[in-house]
Amino acid sequence: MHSNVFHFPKLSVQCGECQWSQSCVAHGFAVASQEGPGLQCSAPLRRGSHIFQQGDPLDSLYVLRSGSAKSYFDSADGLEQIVAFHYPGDLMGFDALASGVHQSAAVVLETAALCRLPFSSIESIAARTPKLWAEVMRSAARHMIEKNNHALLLGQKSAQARFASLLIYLSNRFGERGCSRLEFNLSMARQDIANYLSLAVETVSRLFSDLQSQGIIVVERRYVRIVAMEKLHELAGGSAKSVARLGVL
Amino acid sequence: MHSNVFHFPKLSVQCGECQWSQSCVAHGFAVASQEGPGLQCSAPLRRGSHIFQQGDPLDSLYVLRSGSAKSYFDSADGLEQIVAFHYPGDLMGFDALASGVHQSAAVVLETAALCRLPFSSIESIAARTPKLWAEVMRSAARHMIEKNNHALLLGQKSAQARFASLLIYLSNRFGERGCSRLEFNLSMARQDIANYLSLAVETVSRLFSDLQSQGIIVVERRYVRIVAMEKLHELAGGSAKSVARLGVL
DNA sequence: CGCCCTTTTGAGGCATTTCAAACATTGTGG
DNA sequence: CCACAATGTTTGAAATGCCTCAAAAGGGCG
Repeated sequence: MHSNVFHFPKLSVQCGECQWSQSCVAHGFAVASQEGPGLQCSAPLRRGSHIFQQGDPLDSLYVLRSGSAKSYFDSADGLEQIVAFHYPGDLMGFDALASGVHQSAAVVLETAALCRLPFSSIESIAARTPKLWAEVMRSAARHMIEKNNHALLLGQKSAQARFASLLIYLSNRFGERGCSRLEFNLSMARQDIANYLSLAVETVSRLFSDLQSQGIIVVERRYVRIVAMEKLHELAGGSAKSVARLGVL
Repeated sequence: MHSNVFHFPKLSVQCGECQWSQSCVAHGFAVASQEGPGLQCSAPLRRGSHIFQQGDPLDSLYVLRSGSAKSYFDSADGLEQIVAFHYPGDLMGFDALASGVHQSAAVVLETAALCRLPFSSIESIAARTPKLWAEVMRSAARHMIEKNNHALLLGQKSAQARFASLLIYLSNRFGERGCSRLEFNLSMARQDIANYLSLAVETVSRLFSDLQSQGIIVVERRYVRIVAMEKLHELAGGSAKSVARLGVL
């Protein structure tokens, strides 16, 4: 059926031919490391495979080449929070740079191919290629902005607004990658959506039904078609509480 | 009265003599830039002063030398979210590296001195001092981990657990800096705590009262003494909902 | 001293969770 | 290839934690 996966690059593609090479950290790495035209890709990983686990020593950073993934972490209290969804071109594992140990885990959602960037190589290569560092930093900064938005979403938006925000976010991410902004397959289960948005699964399920009955989306299992993007943007702005005011101090 | 501020370094101190120099990004910068023994400090900024505003072009990164600050951002929808509190040694403004424009604002909470790191200098200096980049990256990675924890706190914890978590967090930050972990002055107003934890101000006020009546803390305006740190840790683990379970896929 | 902003306390309301149960889908072993 | 188990999804009804509204008390600052 309608699948965004088909638009993603073939797994065997070489780094130089990869459609993301302009903005891809891995491409910068491949060029700088003089590994020739391409960077070794791992064998495709299936749904459920861990790319790295929380607590693993930092060995490599990874760039997602195809498929999708999620990052999550467990708190000392036994709580679990999905902190990001990943699509091709995304750098994963950056937070391990703080201590040399991964502080979150990454799991494949849809069969994924990865570019592996051995950290030791990155460090030495970066010594002579500051531009590579700059790319890594930009990627980190983008993630930081996304996390800020996530915090605002969790803290200030209603369930409906959170849900609409996620759909818009996914729509944009697919759009950036040359897929349709208006119809796509969700990469993740309802449970993952619920956890990411910090809602009960039942609430997520109800939201799918509600927006469909309002004629804003059409949904069939993981397939989603956005019928009224404008309405979606309206909903995404809705706050749970009265707009949080905050003096300058 | 009891004030953590008194323990912080004098404003006129030179970078080489600064007590944070071991772990300070600014110190690495000062050494690498061969500016001699010290790095220019801005004049102290008073409560309410903006260090940078959201939307400002990226000119410099800043390291807080003394005092305290908060970072917040406004969404397109008019919502506002505090995303971090800052203490001496913290690097601020990193998220601007994504686009060259600050995506959050930083405001002084308690009279603050800053080390200014002109971005253009950082870039050129980093070309010959990869170690400086590494320090900036580590700082960024630490912030990322904090943001993950913040998301978990907002998404999964009860009001009481959020509040206890913040007290523990502040306690640790003061402790790291040689101040008491058990008694300190809050840097921020109730309003700021409420926004950071995404609670109503009234709820925060009630939590102060509740924990005090339970004998876990003593509070008088911004002064806080932690009487039963163990109890605080117990409370901090409490989730709002049943513990979020999440399959491996 | 008096105005204003912050903080505190009380009572009621509502959005979302929780509990419960049926249904659909996926995967698996016979 | 089918049956069955496990998992994921949907829907309904009741419970609750936190917010909203309201009002008073407590400092800070001109």
